[in-house]
Amino acid sequence: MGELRDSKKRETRQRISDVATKLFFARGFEAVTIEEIAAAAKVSKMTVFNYFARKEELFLDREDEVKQLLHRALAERPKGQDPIDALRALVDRLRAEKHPFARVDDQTVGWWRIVAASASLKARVRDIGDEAVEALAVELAGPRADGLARLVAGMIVLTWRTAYAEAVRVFAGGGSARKASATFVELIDRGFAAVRGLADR
Amino acid sequence: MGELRDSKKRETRQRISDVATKLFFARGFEAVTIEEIAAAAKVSKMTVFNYFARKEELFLDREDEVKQLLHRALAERPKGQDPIDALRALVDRLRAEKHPFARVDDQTVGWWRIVAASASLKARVRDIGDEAVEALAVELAGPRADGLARLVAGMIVLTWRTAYAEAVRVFAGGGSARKASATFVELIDRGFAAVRGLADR
DNA sequence: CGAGAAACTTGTACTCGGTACAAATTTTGT
DNA sequence: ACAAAATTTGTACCGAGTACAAGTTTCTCG
Repeated sequence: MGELRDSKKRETRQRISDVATKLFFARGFEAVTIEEIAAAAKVSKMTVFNYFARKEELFLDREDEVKQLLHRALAERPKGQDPIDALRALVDRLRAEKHPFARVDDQTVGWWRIVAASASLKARVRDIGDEAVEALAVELAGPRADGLARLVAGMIVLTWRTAYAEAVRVFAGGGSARKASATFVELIDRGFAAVRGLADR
Repeated sequence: MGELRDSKKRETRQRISDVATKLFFARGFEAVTIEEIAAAAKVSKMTVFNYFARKEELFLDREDEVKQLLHRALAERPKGQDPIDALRALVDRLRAEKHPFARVDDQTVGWWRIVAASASLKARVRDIGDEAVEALAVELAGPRADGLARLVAGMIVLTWRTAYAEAVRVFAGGGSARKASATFVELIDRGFAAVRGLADR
């Protein structure tokens, strides 16, 4: 029932992605062309576009994971738990698991440096954030989410993004991983506290 | 001293901008090419790029105004006034002046519809917002702005953006201008209240 | 197994935003 | 009126992304 075909596709997709990642790390995002990636992956340019609709997806392939994590943290939270507490717990869980969304080390900073150097990657990251906001608003308030729900969702994502960016800044500026981590947690707590005040009433 | 040259330049720039705006309103942003704009303005494609570095600038030419307004509101505020109070006062001032950044009517909604229909325009709007956040953080905390300052600045801009977007949504969904305006103000007040809680301590 | 259908890949040719650069034109100061 | 400076233009180019038809591989089913 399409075993071989499927495995070949997965393999091809993975090969393209790997090759692209390696090239991007070596020379930056803008400096690598799709044609180069195609050649290095022994595939045609068209095939690259078959698997990845835009160039940015070759570097940002964890798009859905963001929404998944937020969704599951809320859906599977203990009965009666405040949504913001559930997200705060998610932060701790991801830190414990050394998940890249809640951790700053040489690898993630290297990754982030490449994003920061490319306008189109930065734009795409913001885009993913906006999608997460919308999804989160729906998660929090149902399909008829209102402005307040969107503001709450926006602040949660903003807090996460800002805390992460600040941790990267600290780490890249020579701070220890411990210090970067402390910065991350402190900003998360501050931001989430503000959101709690907003959601009440 | 270059009178004629300067006035010609201003005239040309204005003509290109006007022609582009008209075309964008008629057919949307993506559907209009730079070459068309150049032809309609009786100028070469290269000249268009001489005046506007990217296509998006042809539609979003109030970039600096955002930063200007924020800067002046803070710089010229009464001595001892809280920065957030100063920005809250700016909102009222802009509303009184019917400034498009704080007002929703047929014209501004038409303008937003075009932005919303174009991925690259939306990206550019977010970009401008991010620049405003950075500028605001510096404004609030000086050139050595820290994570908290950036979080505060981010929340202020997010609140404004969300309140505006929500007002547009209400208005475009058939709500009266009065109702849209009330939505705008309510979200601004909620968001700013949360920011006040964040900034203290 | 073999043949035709379905799925995937490829080449080609194209559009559009944007850049490089040198030639042509216009404006300016003298 | 003339040379220098600033502006505009044409031409040629690059890279992302699309359209489409033709080629190749894999699957399905008799």
